[in-house]
This record gives sequence, structure tokens and C-alpha cells, in this order.
Amino acid sequence: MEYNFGELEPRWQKYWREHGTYHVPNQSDREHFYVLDMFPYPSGAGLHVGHPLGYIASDIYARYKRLRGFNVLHPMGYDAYGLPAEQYAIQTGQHPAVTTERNIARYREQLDKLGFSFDWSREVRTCDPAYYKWTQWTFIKLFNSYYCNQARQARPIDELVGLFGRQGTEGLDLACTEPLSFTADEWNGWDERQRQQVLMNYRLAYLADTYVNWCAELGTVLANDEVVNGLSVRGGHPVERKLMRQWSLRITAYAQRLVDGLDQVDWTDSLKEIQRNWIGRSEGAAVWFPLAMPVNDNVLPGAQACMTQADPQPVPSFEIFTTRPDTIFGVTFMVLCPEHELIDKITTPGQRAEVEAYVAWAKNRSERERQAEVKKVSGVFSGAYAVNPLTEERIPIWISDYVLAGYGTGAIMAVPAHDSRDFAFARHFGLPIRQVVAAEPDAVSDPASWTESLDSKSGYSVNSGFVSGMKVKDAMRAVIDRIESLGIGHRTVNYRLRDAIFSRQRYWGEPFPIYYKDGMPCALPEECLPLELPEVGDFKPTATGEPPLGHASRWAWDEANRRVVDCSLVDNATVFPLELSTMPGFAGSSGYYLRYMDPGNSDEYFSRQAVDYWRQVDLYVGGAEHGTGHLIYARFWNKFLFDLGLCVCEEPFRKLVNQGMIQGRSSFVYRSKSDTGLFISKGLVADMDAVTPIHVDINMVDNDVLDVERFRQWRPEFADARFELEDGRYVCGWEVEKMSKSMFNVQNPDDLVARYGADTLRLYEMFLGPVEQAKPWDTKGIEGVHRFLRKFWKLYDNAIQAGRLDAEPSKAELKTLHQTIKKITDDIERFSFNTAVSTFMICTNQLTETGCASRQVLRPLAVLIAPFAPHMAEELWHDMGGEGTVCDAEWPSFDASLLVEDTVKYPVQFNGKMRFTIDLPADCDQAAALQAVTASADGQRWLGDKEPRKVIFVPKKIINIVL
RNA sequence: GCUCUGGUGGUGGAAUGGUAGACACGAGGGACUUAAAAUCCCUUGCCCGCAAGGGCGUGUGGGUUCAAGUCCCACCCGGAGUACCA
Repeated sequence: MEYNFGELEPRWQKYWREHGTYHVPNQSDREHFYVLDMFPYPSGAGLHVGHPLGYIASDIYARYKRLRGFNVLHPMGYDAYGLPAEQYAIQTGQHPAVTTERNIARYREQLDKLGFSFDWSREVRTCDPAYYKWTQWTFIKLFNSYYCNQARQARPIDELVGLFGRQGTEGLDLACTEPLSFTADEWNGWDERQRQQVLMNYRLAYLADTYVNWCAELGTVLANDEVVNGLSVRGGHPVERKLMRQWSLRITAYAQRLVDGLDQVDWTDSLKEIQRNWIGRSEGAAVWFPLAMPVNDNVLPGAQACMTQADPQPVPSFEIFTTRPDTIFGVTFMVLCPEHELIDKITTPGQRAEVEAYVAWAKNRSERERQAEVKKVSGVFSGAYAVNPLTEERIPIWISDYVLAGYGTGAIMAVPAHDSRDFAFARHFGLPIRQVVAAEPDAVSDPASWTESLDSKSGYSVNSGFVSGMKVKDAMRAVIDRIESLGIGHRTVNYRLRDAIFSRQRYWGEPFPIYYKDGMPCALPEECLPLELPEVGDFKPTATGEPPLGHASRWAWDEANRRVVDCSLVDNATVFPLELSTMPGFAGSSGYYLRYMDPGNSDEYFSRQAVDYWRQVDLYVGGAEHGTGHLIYARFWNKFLFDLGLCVCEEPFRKLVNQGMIQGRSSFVYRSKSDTGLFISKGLVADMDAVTPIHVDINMVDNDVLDVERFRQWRPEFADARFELEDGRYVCGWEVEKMSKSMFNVQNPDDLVARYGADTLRLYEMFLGPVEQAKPWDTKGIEGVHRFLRKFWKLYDNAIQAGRLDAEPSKAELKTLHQTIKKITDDIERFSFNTAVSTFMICTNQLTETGCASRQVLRPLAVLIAPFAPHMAEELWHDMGGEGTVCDAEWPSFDASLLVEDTVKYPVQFNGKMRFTIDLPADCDQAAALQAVTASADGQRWLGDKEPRKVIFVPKKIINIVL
């Protein structure tokens, strides 16, 4: 019988579907294992061959684990909210729900053809009210929580209300937007509105005026990870900084735990590093610098009084953050960011005009301009001076946009000798530079001759008062100790991570379960969720610039009757407007892995029983491009739910594998510039400047040879194309680019499944190279893999024809089988699927040679290949008389005794003595092995009858038999 | 700039410190066939040689080791992340 994949693959897919083969129970005596893929955003373009790469890898692992006796949770769903569907809606008027539904159907059809073992009964969609009910529910929980730094835990906000009533802020260490300090009496004296405003400073989901990334083109605010180089990730539109009132999540409260948690998970070092850099923890000191001159207005916002040695009178001062407290003796000026609130108060009349002009200029500069002109130094002198608290020197205060408002305190002490940016600034404005660190204690030179600052932390302090001569690390400690003992500063840690802006001025997202009562936000009662997304007539912003939900006629909350009502009723005493923004894309994807555990539960996010059983994702497969987005947010989300006592593991994803992106391999033809009807074959192009490379559809190219007839038919302007051929063929050039329609290099998996079958495609995607590695797609090798499957099939077909299935296998055949079992098991365990495919090829070639017909060999082999080529495995399993489906078979174990290597290897001669190295399997008895080796043919050849004088054993091998 | 990765034939890629290039593609040659497809066999890192054989080879230069693609140091070149983060 021929290998008829076109018939058998759909047949088995149907069988699995009808028999619920991949349905996973939440209760089992078997051990649990959770294999998860990053769920896709269903785009209109459908899947290309790059998308399933990770799904195939995880499917192989999930099927393998199942064969090893685990109860494997392997679900799939859709990240269905998102910008493209909405942009499409704006252009065409089609409701995003309609296009999303259509795209999902297409995705499902494509996925089904590949033979995945997903439990589709657990499917989730982020745009489904039954799902986003829990996204909204978590938001309310965040809104009603604060973070206690002492307990390192989120707590209910009601508890904080009680604490404020008893002790004010005294003794509390809270994550907040800005540090506040008040007494219980003050708190108790405030009215409800004032209290709510104060509480907003502590909520984990909070509303605040913040500088946000505003993208005018998309009409929405974006999170930091959605902006790259001042352009939006989606669409590449310019983004500017804008002060807006927005919802944010206080993810910074979890910064330290997000860093610490990385030590508990099995991720690649590079991804952990990406997250560590993004969180950007840095240790240093906060130091108060008093102002040196009297200030007209004594009420300085944010500034506090402090005592200095020189002046016992309280003086206004401001706080800076530094990671190099040891360089404080080298401070020659201070710099404030243009947004700093102190600027207005300290600027001297003579400098006022200049300062105001600079601040105005800096504020109007777009983020993109600012980033593009990093090298350009700009700034202005405020006219004011500060006092260095350790040296009592008067130092000028400057204003410059190289100091950022969002990091530290927006103010720095500048040490031009030891910071490259301060150095550039000092050089530009002719400010003094003073060396306070040197590589050796006496290696002091005149900074005037320097071309760059000495930023290294290895070296010694010089010219630095009481720390002179100390190593930099010791000097840091000594200076902080002194600062703390003087009460003018303290040790502190700063993070680069910012709170996540959580509102989007868009339609196609989760509505906030929030209404505004007298301008103050209130959460809907949990029992009223989900708050469903309303219909709107128009997906664009309203005429008054409100988000699209402003078009909804029925979008007000009747507090008394607990329901959504018509906006016209807002004047009624208990009816209030609902929030008009929606949640960002990462909202729905932050907890979806938990929902898979118990997707049908309408009373809870997920049941206690479900989470106790599944606990966390054991293996997560997806792209590293989510390193600073989804993978941070999901960890935060999970930690928060852990604090609430809902999750049982603090980290959501125990092991994470990043699949490499599959790039496109574009093909080019070369058109002569002098004769635009002439196309020159690649090998004949003498001068690349004389030709224009043109992308051609890879479907017209086979093995780099162009189908010239199809090319002529492709486009009218090529109908009369003439070709300069080499060896009668037109050879195309190629280049690796992103896989995209515009490059004509998109490979559709459906075409390949139709031509070669799903099993071939699965095997080929794995064969291409390591899963983690980025690689260009190239279809030309698929023939080889397909040939292998046919050969594998024929092995069984021949065996059945021969009718000797019950024959005893030869020793060589058994050895081949057991080598294969061992190698395949190892390969899967270390996620090396490309070498696993090779192993199958070698095994097949060997068995074809011996003409193996034994069921004893062929049946376990069908189980081994089941994770890779499940359709074929099912068919062959049945042909070999297997029971049930191959999915429920048992993973074969190998017999190590069949694998003992009995050869002597690597004779080497040195120091006049002959030595040998002998490779051994990991778990064999070395003494016995030595005997076997000396008795073997090879041993006799090398060793003869000589007694070894000395044998050195190392693990896994005998090394150096000395004669 | 900083951080992380990687550098092996014409190509994709193998190689627990132990015979580098497994496996596959491509290419060349051959068998079967009227022919094609399919299938099968041989060759295929580079150089010298008719051959036997010899020499050179994992980005470059050093080092550790009986033994280095693999470990250590320095450098060169790609890819990714981040970017005035004090």
C-alpha cells in the first residue's frame, strides 16, 4: 500500500475529534504537566509557515509527556482584541467582532490540518464576555488593593483605610505615586472626596496625570514596550510625550519580586537578562542638596527642610539620586530636568527669560527628536546655587533635558570627570571638571587634557576628603554611611521600570468596570460583571476627541438598579457615566493560562481544585519578542493573584523556550538598467550596479530557478520579458528578509500540507534547525523529509507483505531499536528535535538494509515517532496490531546492555608510553567494561596480552590505559 | 555605548573535552526505463597526487590539556535587546 497521507490524515483527525482523544480531565491519578503556546492574534492574513513552528515543538513535547504517562494540559485560544481589526473596521465599517470571528475560523481550519493535540474544549478568546469578565474582575481587585513594602505583598485597600484612620502614614512603607505624609488626625478630618484622592495614590490600579506616549495617528496612548525609537510598534507612527489622565497599573511595586523571581524559573539567560535590563534595578543613594541662596517663596513644593553642618537653620533643599556616592567630592554642578517643579522657584530674575525659553523648547520637542539628538548638548543655567553637603561648596544649578523626569528624582549631582554625559555637558558649557577617582592612587592627571570621562568603578578615590585612597567600592559605602549619619540622605534602590499605562482610547478592547461619581472613579460591584462592550455607530474618536465609546448611546451606570442604562439618564441621582477608554492588548493575555485550567467556570476565575492540580505552566513556548511586554505583565498579574491567595505558584511559567523567528527567503530577478525588458540570470550579472533587483514570488521559483513562463504571466509589464540564461535556466538571487506579503516570500502551510501532508510539514519544520534559532524558510529540503516518511512507511508495508511480523528480530535490529529509543528520548528531553528527526532517518536506513519485519521492533518505533508524525503513527500502530490509539501507548524503554560499546579508541603515545581511551555508556560497571574491552577484538588488537600497568577512570569512560 | 547571542563545506545544520562535517538539501556520475516520474547505487571540506598516500582545515591571535569547534584571555565580524536610567 502506498503512503496516502491525503486520505489517512483527515481520517485520523476526524477520529480524534469524534472520540475526544485530546480531551483532558482536571482530575487524574496521573501526574500533571502543562504545556502552553503563546496564543495567536488572529490576523486577516492567516497563518504562514513561521507561526506553527512553536506549536509543533510544543505539540511534540506534549505528546511525548502523555506517552510517558502524564496527564497533559495542552490548550489553545485566541488573543482576539487588538488594533488591526479595529483599523480595518474604521476603513470598512465592518464590525471588529465580525472580522475577528472570521479570522478565528480561518486559523482554526489551518491549525486543525496540522494534527495538533490541543484540547479545544478549553478554548478561550479574550473578547468573549465569559472570559473578559475575569480580566475586569482582576482589574477591580487591583483597584481595591495597595502594596505593602514591608510585607512585600498586595493587601485590600480597606485595610489601608483603617491604618490611616489609626496612625496616618506613620510607620507605613507603601508603594505609591508620590510620597505623602499625614497624621491620623489629618486623615480623619478629610471628607470622603479628599480621602479618595489620597487613596488613589496607593491603589494598584490607579488614575493619575502622567506623561504618556501619545500616538496621534492611532488616536491612543501606548505602553513603553509598544514604542520603539519614538515610533509605535504597530504602524510605525510618531509618538509624543503628553500629560494625560490615565489608568495605570502599579507594576513598579513588584519590581524587586520580578527581579528575584527570575532566579526561580528555567528560562534562557538571554531572556532573563532582557527582563533584568528592562526592570533596571540600580543601587545607590538619595542625597539632599540644600539651596545656597534665599528663595523668595519659602513654600517649596516637594522640598523639605534639612540640617547641614554649616548652617543649623532649616534651609530648602532638593533630592538627587546617584549610583556613585563616592564621587560626591567631584560634583561641580547640579542638573534638573526641564519638568522639575523647583525650576520656577529658584530661577533668578536675570536668568528667567532664558530658562523659560529653554523649558518651553524642551517641552515642545517630540520624543523622537529628543532621542535622535542624544549627542547634541543643550541646557541653561538657572542662576541658583546649591551647597555640596560634604564639602560645603557652592555649586551652580543647571537645567537640561539629558536629565529625565521619570527616573530617580529628576535631578542629579553632576560629576563630569566620571560620567560621560556630565563630561560632555561640562565641556560644552565650559564648566569645571575635577578628578576624584583614579586607576591607581597616584595616577592623577589634569582633566583638561582628557578626551573622555573615567567612568570605571575599578580604581581608587582621590581628592576626596575622608575617603581619599580608598577603593571605589569602599568609598561608596563610607560616603553613604556618612550621609546617613548626617541625616542628609540614605541608601536606596531605583528601577527603570515604569508603571504600565492601562487605558487605550480605542473601541476593540475590554471595557473598564468603572463609572464616575462626581468625577471620582468607582468600581462596579463584582456581581455585575461582565460589563459588556457596547455597540457604537462609529469606531473613530468623537467630535469632542473622546474615545469611540463616546459614541455609545447606552453607556451609563445606574448605581441603584445595578445595570447599564442610556446616557441620557445621567442627570438622575443614581446614574453615572462609564469609563470611555478600554484596556490594552496585554490585559487579556496576562492571565489566560490560568483560565485554561478551568475555562467553563462562571463563578470563579478558576477553581481552587483546578489550580491546586495544575499549579503553573510547566513549559511555555513562544517568541522572545514578548520579553518586555506580555512576559512581564503576566508575571506581575500572576504575582498579584498569588498575593490574593488565588494562585499557588508565584511564577506562572516554570520553563520557557523561545522559538526562533522564521524569516523569509526572498527571491530576486535582475533587470538591466539600460534595457528594462531584459532580465539577466544571477551568474551572468557582472556589475550589480547595472541591474535592478526585483522581488519575485517564491512560488514561481524552484531551487532558485525561475519559471520564466509564469513570470511572464505574473504581471502585464513582464509579459514581453526577455531573459539572458545560464545553462538554459534563469537563476534567481536570494536574500533573507522578514516574511511578508510585500516581499512575495510568504509560504502558506496549507499548500505544503496538500502537497506533502501534515506529518511531513511537522517533521520538516523541526528538521530545519534548533527550535530556538532564527532561520530562513526554505522549502527545498522538504523533499528529503517526505522521502524519509515514505521510506519509513515502506518499512512497515514490506514487513506486512512479507508476513513475518512475529519473527524474532536480529541482534543488530534490536541494537538499532534501542539506540534509537535512547537517542530520541534524549533529544526530546533537551528539545533537540532536529537531531531527533535525523535519528529516525538513520534508524530507518539501517532497518531497511536488514529488511526488518519484526513487530517487536516496528511497534515501539511507531510509538517513538508518534509525537512527530501522529497521523502516520496511528495508522502504523493499528497495522502492527496496537490497541486503542497510539496516544495511549507506553513510551518504550531501552535495554542498556544492548548498547555497551566494546571498542577501544584513540590510542595515543606520549612520554614514551602507549595510552588508550575507551568510551562507555553512562551507567555501566567500569571494571566489567574494562574486562570486556581487553577481551574484545579491538582490545586484543591494541593491547594484545599485555597487562595494563595503570588504568585511570573518569566518569562515563575509562581513560588512559597505560602499558 | 552597555547587555545577551552566534561565527563549522555550495546550503540547512551534527558533534557529554576524545576519529570534525552526522543527517538532509544541492551538485556530479551511474543503474532501471522507449521516455519521464518514482526508486536505487557511487562521489562530493580544501590543496597536491594517475594512484597509494600526504598536507591544510571549525572567524583571528595566544593559552590550558595526552587531546580543544567545545574550556580560559584578547581581538575581528554578524544577529538580538536596550538606549541620555545618573
